Amino acid sequence: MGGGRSPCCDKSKVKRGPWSPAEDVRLVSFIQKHGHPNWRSLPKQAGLLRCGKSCRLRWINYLRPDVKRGNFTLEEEHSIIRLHATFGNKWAKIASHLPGRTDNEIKNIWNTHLKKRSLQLSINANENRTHSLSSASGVSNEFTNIQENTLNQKVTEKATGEVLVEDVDQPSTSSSTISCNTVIQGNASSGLNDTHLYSEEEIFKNNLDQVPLEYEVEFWDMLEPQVISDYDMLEVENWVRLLEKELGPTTTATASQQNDQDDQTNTMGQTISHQISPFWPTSPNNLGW
DNA sequence: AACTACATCAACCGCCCCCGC
DNA sequence: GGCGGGGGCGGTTGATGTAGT
Repeated sequence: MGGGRSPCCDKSKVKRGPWSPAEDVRLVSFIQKHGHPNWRSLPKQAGLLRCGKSCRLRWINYLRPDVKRGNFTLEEEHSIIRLHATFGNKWAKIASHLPGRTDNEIKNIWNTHLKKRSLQLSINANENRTHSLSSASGVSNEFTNIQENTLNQKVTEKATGEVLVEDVDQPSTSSSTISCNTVIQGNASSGLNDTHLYSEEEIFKNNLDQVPLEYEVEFWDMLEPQVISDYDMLEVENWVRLLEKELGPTTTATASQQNDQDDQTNTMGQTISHQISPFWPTSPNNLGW
């Protein structure tokens, strides 16, 4: 690499900032009709005063019909946590394991929710705290060992099934045995003033959000697989209604016209009709296009 | 009601990789 | 093999929304 590389576009001649509904319509219509063989030239061809990269980003993160909208489910958050432990900040890699979710979205939710929780737990763990999980709860010894390494704790399993946990740094002040359920224990400085026993029922019903992050990876394995629909169709319908409301009729290609085409393949090797048909309305009237 | 602090997330920036010439 | 263009990716920013005082 090196100097002299031309910028992707002339920034003085392109519009920046939030996309307007009209721009969205223009971009969606163009891609429905032509695909996106070349992002750099697309804005000009579509009549958009935008940088090609901006168009690509807008399409991938927001306008693509198979983008899953709405809040992340607990299962998705669980997946992100696990995948992040495996891949690190490889958001695209993580996103590839979560259909309908974009790298940008995952990156955002990690930075806003999950990372914070992770950090909080690290702080708590490094302060005064003991914990363990019973073998009866289904949590594996492997998990205990992981905690031992991570938290600098010495973990001894007794013949009775009890587990003795000692902080290596402060062995005399913070050791305990725990024999049932999940114990979350802390002190004032850790922000966990109470010792609380979470029954599995309680966790299932009310407190999934409160299960500390470091428990989660193994903890979640205890849960019965939840049936979660692949896509929140309500969100999709709301999105379509919003588009109907915000976007006026256009003279561009319609979804039904698109569907009339035989599995047209764009230059990315993607089958356009398959991209669109599952979520975009079959009739253009549904969108007012 | 007004102000401030904090949270959220869409969008931008710049670097890197891949591929065709 | 070197070069340049295009796409993809990860980090960061800033506008907007929301909660707290």
